[in-house]
Amino acid sequence: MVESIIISKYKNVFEPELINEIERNGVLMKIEAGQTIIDYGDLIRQIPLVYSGTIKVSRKNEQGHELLLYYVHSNESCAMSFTCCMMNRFSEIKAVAEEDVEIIMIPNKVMDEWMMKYASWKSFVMLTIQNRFNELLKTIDSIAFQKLDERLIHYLKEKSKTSNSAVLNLTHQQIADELATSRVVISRLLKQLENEQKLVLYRNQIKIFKPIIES
DNA sequence: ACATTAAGTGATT
DNA sequence: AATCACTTAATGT
Repeated sequence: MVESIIISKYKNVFEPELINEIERNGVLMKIEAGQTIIDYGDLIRQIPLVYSGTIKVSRKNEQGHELLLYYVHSNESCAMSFTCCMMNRFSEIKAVAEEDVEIIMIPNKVMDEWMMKYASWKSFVMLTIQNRFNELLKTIDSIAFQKLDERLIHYLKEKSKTSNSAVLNLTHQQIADELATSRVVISRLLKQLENEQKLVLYRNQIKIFKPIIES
């Protein structure tokens, strides 16, 4: 049972009856930063609705390298989970709590029902899928055209948005792992960005200047 | 002072 | 853009 806190967050998105349903069927879960929420091969039985915090979604390639796919921020949901759920498929992705998160878990059995019954649910689902699809398309063509510099900037922006700070505590190696490239390449690109006055580098730390966030 | 780990760099493919 | 080989700098013990 979910407390009425969700009313304030979703009253503009969902119709009142649907909010009641969410309260009746949803389970509020609190997950600590760093904990894995969904792993490869897990059967998805619930739809996560992120109430607060951020979830990091990544995928593993054939060589076992992990590649960051996208983040799910508060008030969003995971597009993969909708499709997995409806088809009863196993997870192709791994979801880790980037920071402490609160999630409302919706059991998948009520999904079909809500899709028919509530227009607002249907458009919410469609919208999250559409948004994610567009974002993935962007990522795909930046990979295809090997514009690693753009990916890196995008990554830094996302990180600072998530942590709500212009100072990121990351090593070059960590960044390289998430973008599935080598440390040397990241070091060089960061150095270049530093020369362009877009950021300053320290050991284990990067300070981003505003223009990079706005652009 | 020494070892360890992060970051910088030139050369090569 | 990736890899290698090496240097330099920062940090922990």
